[in-house]
Amino acid sequence: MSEPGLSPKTTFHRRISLSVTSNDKKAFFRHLYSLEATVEKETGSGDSDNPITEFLRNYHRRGHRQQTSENPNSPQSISRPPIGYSHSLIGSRKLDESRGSNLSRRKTRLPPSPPSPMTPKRSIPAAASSSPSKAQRHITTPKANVKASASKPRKGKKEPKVVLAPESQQLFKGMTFYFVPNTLTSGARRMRVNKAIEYGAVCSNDWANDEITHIIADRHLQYKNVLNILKVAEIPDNIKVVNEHYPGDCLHYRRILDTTQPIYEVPGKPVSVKELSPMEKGGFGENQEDRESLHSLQIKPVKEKAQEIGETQRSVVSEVLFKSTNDGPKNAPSPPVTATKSAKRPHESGEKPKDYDMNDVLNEIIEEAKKVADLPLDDDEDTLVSAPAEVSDSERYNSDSASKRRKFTRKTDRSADFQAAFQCMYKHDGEGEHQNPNERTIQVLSEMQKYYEMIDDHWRSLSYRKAITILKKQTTKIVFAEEAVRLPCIGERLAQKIEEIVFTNHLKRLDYAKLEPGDALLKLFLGVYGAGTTQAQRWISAGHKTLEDLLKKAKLTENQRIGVEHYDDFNTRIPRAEVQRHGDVVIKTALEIDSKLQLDIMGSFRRGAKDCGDIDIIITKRGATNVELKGILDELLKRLFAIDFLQWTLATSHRDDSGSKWHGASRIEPGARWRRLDFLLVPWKERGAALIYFTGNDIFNRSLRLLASKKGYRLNQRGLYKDVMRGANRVKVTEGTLVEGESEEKIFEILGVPYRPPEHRIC
DNA sequence: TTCCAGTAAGA
DNA sequence: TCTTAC
DNA sequence: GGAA
Ligand SMILES: O=c1ccn([C@H]2C[C@H](O)[C@@H](COP(=O)(O)OP(=O)(O)OP(=O)(O)O)O2)c(=O)[nH]1
Ligand SMILES: [Mg+2]
Repeated sequence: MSEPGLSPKTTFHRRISLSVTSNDKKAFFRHLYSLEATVEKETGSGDSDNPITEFLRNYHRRGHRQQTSENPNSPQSISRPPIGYSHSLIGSRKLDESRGSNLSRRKTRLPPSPPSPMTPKRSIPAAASSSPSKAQRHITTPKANVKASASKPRKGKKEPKVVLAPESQQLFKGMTFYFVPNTLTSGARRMRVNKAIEYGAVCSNDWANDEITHIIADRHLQYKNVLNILKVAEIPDNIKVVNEHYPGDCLHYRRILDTTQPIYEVPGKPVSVKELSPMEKGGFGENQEDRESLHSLQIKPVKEKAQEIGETQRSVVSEVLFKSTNDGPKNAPSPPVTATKSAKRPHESGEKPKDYDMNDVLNEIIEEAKKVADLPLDDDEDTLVSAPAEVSDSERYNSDSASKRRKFTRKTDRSADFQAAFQCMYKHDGEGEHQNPNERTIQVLSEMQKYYEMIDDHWRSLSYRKAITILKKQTTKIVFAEEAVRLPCIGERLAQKIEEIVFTNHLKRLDYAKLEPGDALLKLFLGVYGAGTTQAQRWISAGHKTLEDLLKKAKLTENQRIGVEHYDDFNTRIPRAEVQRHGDVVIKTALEIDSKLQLDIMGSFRRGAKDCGDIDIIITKRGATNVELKGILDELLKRLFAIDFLQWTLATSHRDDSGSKWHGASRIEPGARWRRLDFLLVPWKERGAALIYFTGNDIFNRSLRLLASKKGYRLNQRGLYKDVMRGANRVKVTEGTLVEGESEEKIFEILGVPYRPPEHRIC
């Protein structure tokens, strides 16, 4: 889409870098500091009484003793549920199963029932303006994209080789482009034309064609040039004039962008009253930075505070280690973290990035860090040296202890370097999220990350997310691009952005993105459980503007309907205490069915989060197989629905073989919010791999899986497999043979990753 | 330039 | 198969 | 967007 190398890369930040001395920068930046502030946090919970509560209360009263577990698994410091823990897979103790109580069971029968009143109370952003609607007016018959209007072979929009994109991706359907100049002399233009056609546009060769909706002008053309070429005095209001970047950007972001954004403006365009954009520039795009520099844009030093940004974000990143402090009962694990300051990532361990000479120091630290990463394991080879890796204590992996562990290394330097790049090799405890000197930077980058996720640019989003977790671990403020690039996962471009944020307290890219019409609407629709970017954009295209519209006019899948009706419920994070309560209900009920079951609350809860997006519960039983568990699930669901705890089933496994799971909604008491609840039923043999999977977080899992694959393994929720396939002339067994699935720790060990307790898997 | 985890349910 | 979710 |  975007064409590379359009202009010299003279970005704003560069200019600053070049024109300001470091000292100036520092002074400047210091001044900035004083202007900063803001943070937001929230949380809150409530408790009250209800049948379920009572039910549990009785249960609790019944008393539960603890004792040691026979469980071979990790003895983590996990917060302990208030109720007995005999059934815990991960807890390090268990108690006898005497709790066969059947308490006050609500007779309220309530099978998967219809929804309750919806609670959508969002304000809907103003309708997207301009282009989309306009384009839709011109309902040129699709189908015939290729054979644009008349003749003129020249501008061959009729490329026979253009393969149309799938219907669903026909972004430009209904739009007719007229390129200026209308020739294919430029290879670049030809490509743009083909692309446009591929995505549903009609490219006309005939200026007389009255279906033309957009004029795409070459970047070097002035507005008056366009007029001259077209031989007209002015261009009708219903035809948008944009520069050549427009189509590509639309495709990149898979949305019809606002044509009035300055970056798509053809120079010299008369200012139209209605088109005054609230900003001197707008838009975003792959080449945004490059283009930005073309259009002026003075550097406005600091001043304005962090205004509006605040409100939106939080959620995704709001995982905070459960500090001993507050919190209700006694469930605070008070993880062994505390001492962390020194145990963090290599980079920050040293002194502060005071000045440049620190580069050397940093390098040393980084090198040191890599050494830490070595493992008692040779590269690929299936062999794994079972090194004395009862390394559960993350503390062992600070730079300090590094040298000692060196002895295991065996020509593994290469291996160390290799592994050092994986996030799962480090302790990510979510600490330092408060009071982090890079708070503002993180905040802005988080918005960028969400923004890219929103527009489906997953990889970019992933990169931002990785960079953010790295920043969170820094103890000193990263100010200059030069220091930022030294951090893992932060390259030149992100480094520049970080510097820009520090110096301006803003990121232009983001500001523009927020202006994008439809941006807010897209965000709203994406919040619907069961809807992704594809569906959200369809709704937008269909003209829907509110959640009510969706319910009344749009066609929704069953799940999406629930997603809309419980929009707020599902988008509200759940206080840890409530997660615990949901878990108690499930555990208690399950144990009544079979006292040998083992259940644990997983996901962010196990990682110690103070609030969770949903409730994840793993269910297993010594020696159990899928079939056996499946029957148990059915019974469990039946009972939980009967109690009026479960409210709805969103998805459930039907196949008998592989692990079954259930996704749905639960409610702790009448009138309370519906919460997303997930069950994962795991055969005893797969519990280790399942624990890893369900504990997450997702980034950690991906990192670990990537590492595994690079070592010739395959890791999934069932186990760690070693590929048996072998190129040469042998047929590959693609599958791979199971190496380990029962123990979390063994899997870590085999992969050569120091064991990370759940609280340290917050990548 | 290419890859970026691996799997399952629902429509 | 595509989309969404874990 | 980063890394190999
Ligand atoms: O793309 C994903 C999503 C999730 N998971 C795993 C890790 C995660 O921890 C677990 C549960 O998923 P969930 O979506 O509930 O995430 P979470 O980590 O529990 O966070 P949240 O607080 O949002 O529920 O499933 C993955 O492996 N890949
Ligand atoms: Mg969860």
